[in-house]
Amino acid sequence: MSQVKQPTPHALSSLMTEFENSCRRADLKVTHQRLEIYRELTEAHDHPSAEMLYRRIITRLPTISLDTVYRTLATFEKHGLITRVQTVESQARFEAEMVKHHHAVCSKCGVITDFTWETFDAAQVPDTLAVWGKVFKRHAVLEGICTSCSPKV
Amino acid sequence: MSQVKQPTPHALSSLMTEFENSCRRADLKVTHQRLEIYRELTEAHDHPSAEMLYRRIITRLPTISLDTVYRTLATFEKHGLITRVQTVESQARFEAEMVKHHHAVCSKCGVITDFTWETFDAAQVPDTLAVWGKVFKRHAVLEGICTSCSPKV
DNA sequence: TATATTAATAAGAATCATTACTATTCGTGA
DNA sequence: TCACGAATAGTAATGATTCTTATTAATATA
Repeated sequence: MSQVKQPTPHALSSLMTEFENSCRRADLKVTHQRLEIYRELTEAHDHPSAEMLYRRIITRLPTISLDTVYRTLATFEKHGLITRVQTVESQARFEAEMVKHHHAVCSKCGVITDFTWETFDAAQVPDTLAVWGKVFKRHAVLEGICTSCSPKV
Repeated sequence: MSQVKQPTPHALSSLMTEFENSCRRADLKVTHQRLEIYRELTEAHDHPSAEMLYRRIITRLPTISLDTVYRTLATFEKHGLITRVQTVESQARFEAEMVKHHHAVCSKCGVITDFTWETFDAAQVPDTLAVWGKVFKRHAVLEGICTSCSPKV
């Protein structure tokens, strides 16, 4: 029931050509591994982990290494070809603050700042989500550059 | 500039008493380690990791082990005394979908579902954030129970 | 088309965050 | 004060990710 539609089988080949062009533009060599990883990720609708992708791809490329999957995903992400699903970072962070609040993360220094946002807390979630299930919690993560990291005027 | 105010030094002791009561209510023994970990986290305003807390606490409790910090934080979280800063999970997840969208996570099965939310994308962020810096990206994470995990009626 | 250049890969070791194991210590109720 | 079980320290183990290095392969060019 995802609101974001998936490519039709027919659209996939043109997506792959587009991908190859993106690679060339970015000076990335078009390798089997990269094609397979990108294709697998495009066809997957379950936000797979590197490990999950690896297990799926190895059936077609038996010699591919897990490291290649990790490295390739990082490369794709750097070039804006794919997205890493929003996580603050691998290390878990904690807080004793129990008042409902949200987080602004500075992409330069990584500092996480709390802020409250009543409008968001009260906003109605999209109707389409009613089919999905019952929403209990909501959390907003903003990303940007904090004042102390901004180039001084 | 955080919008969520911190406890005044004066309020801290009552906070600690409150904490001890919470522990007793939850059948958690009130140990030095737990008190120190909770106090350190209450005084910290930087969303520390377990490792960071450990390094701070070891100066006062030289024999505390890192494992205790991890275990205690998990215990506190389970009893709702602290919060783990929103991350989907420790394993990074990826997606090729480049259309702007958000995520609904089912807390039972863990499945991540994409959805679009134009109202949120267009909503004005709180004025107070202007002081913080420039916001480039925003992302909403909803948590709930998806239909297939809901008890059948 | 063959070749040189250089990026990309495979394999496995290393690292980092986190969790598990086990003997010992300590908080708490009787 | 004592006995009990929960909590802890110390260390080993695990899981995810990254690094190292020798090898392979994509691409530009002759």
